[in-house]
Amino acid sequence: MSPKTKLQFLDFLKEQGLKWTFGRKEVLREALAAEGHFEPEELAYRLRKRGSRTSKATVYRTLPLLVKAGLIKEVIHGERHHHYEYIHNKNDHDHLICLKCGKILEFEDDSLRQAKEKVCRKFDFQPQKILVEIFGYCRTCQ
Amino acid sequence: MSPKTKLQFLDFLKEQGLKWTFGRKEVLREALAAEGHFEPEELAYRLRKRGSRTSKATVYRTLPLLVKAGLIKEVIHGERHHHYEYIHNKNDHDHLICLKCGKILEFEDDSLRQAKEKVCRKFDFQPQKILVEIFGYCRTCQ
DNA sequence: CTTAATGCAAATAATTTGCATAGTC
DNA sequence: GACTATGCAAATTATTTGCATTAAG
Repeated sequence: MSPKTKLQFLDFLKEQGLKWTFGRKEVLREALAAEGHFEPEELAYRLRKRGSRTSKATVYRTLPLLVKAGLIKEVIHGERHHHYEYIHNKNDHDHLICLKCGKILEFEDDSLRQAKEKVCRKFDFQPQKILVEIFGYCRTCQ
Repeated sequence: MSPKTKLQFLDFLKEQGLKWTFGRKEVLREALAAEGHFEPEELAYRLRKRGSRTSKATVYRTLPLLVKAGLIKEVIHGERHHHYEYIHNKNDHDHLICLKCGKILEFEDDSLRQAKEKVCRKFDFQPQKILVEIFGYCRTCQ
């Protein structure tokens, strides 16, 4: 993992009076290793498979810390389990989710970004997390 | 409930070869009676309290039918339980959700609507459900 | 009458928690 | 050493399902 990312987490932990432990290191590494989205169960499974002693409970306890630290974020709501993804330095993006093939297409769009901002200004709302998810059929599945 | 709404459900049931039963009638009525959002548990509780023999299982089995029939829709994703709301003839709207006081503000915004359409056109995506939910702090809670 | 719907309780799925023990600061 | 984090298994929460019974077409 990039040293910058690790430092960001270390800073966060120190700031919160939390400890830099083996389990947290493992979860962080695995979360960053996942290209794109991942789910807690899946991450725990990968750890177990690699022989790590880090437990599912630790995974579930650590992921919210990574969210608070600003390293990952929750995405693809509306399903029964959580999805997360690493926050690259990539710009803010949203998701097109195909209901048939399950493919998830990330996209960026400026007019959408502007519209979000405009809405928040209009209602004097201080956004913390803005969720735009479009479920439907992709080009090939229509 | 408005006769039009009921007819819409009757038509849907006939079309699918499903039956117009007591339980379904009860769930439909209660779903429409709810002003704004409601949750399955809450709806089941209200039925039970009113002395209805309609069970929680029936509630959980009926709500997806109402969704398919186009009478209600899922909203406020990203929590552990489902939220639904009746689809008024109201225009398409989205939600601002305050993380402090929990208040949910419905809003409509044209530039947002246009941006959604534009994105779908741009990626040749046929939308089925578009989710825009803004979590943050409302004017009074900031 | 035939088949689908219901109630109930048991099963699942995902996540959370209590507690004794091990690991950090 | 003091206090936090972890693993494990049990508890919780929301939802789903199997099955015998009841009700709709």
